[in-house]
Amino acid sequence: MKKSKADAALTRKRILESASAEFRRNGIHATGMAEVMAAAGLTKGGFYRHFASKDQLVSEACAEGMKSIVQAGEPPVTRGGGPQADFRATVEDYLSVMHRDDPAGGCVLASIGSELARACPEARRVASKGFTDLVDNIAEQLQAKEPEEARSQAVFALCAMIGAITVSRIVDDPDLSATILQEAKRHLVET
Amino acid sequence: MKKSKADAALTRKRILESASAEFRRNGIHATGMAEVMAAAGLTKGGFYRHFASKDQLVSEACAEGMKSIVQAGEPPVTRGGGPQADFRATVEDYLSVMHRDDPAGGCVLASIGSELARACPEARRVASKGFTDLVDNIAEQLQAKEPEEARSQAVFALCAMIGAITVSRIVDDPDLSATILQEAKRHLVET
DNA sequence: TGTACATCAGTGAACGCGCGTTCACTGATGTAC
DNA sequence: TGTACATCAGTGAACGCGCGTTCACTGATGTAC
Repeated sequence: MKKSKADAALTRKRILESASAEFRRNGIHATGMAEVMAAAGLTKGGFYRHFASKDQLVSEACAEGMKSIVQAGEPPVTRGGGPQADFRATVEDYLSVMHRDDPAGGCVLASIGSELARACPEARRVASKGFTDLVDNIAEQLQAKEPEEARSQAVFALCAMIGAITVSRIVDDPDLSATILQEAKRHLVET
Repeated sequence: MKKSKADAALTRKRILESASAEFRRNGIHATGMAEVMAAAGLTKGGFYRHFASKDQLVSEACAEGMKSIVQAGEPPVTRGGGPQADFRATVEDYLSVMHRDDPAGGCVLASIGSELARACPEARRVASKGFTDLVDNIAEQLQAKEPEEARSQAVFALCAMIGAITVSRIVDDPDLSATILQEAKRHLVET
């Protein structure tokens, strides 16, 4: 049953991607190892050939999840229209109904935020790194301002977006949920 | 061992308060019934004389937790200085280091936000009600503006505060955590 | 290049444990007469 | 007001279940000669 090194590396990546999606979809505590492994097309026994513990998986899956959304907002991916238009696009993507309705593919800080605050030190380290990376991306889109002001505004904008998506997912009134996203967009792009 | 009706009502209240604090401290999934009952000074067997299920406890504990912070911000409690000073005080209280470091006594939407998004319908209903109640409180403090504008600004301010506290608890760099709270305060009271 | 053997990715059963929930039991409370 | 009995809050043991983790085993891969 042994696979080649290349195959094993692919398997590890597959587990990581499944874990990243499942944690974001159902939460960290509510997601079991068996569930993650099944989502990767494997049985649970094989997990410990690739990771030392669930905590390690959480940390790496969190890093994986952050990486994908950080990369999506990096300079090479900017659209025409200059930084300011990029900022507007970032806000509109983040606060879109699509993002709200796809936690499994969205921002880790919004989908498992309150669980991350109690996660193992390594997961918190990774999440902090992800947060500052995102802030850097956004600050670059606000480069019209003084660098320091751009960064402080980016910190605020990202926190506000994380809060808005989180609340828009809690609320059970669809109209209120949509309003929350709309208001957050309006306040952030008018700033 | 039977207690009087008055005693039983007090016990029920005690369970609710313990649950509300424990859920906010450790998260919903990570908190067991035995833990809640022990925190209330009881053994777990007696739980089902007061509640039908953990889900019901979550919903009622959530309502209990929201009630206390909604009441803390209601008009009778306003300080001198008029609405605008009240808004500033609300923001400074919510974004205080004290609130950040006391999830068990703080806002439910921040401490278990991402878990609430996946909670049972009744808990989400209760959380939604809590959110709109808080928005109403804040909007009243912004009454200088048009009512509609006050409300929309209150929605945004509350989301931003929830996001800021959540992130300030995730981040493992104390300086960054403090900066997040400071920046959020600055942006919200300057608006 | 061909053969013999060590490696190790993945399987599936099993581990102890704590979960949410149920239940027989207790004894003080509240009620009926 | 006093007595007999039903109620039911709280206990502590037990339920089945799924958790994270371990382990003996398998067989294809990679290595040594």
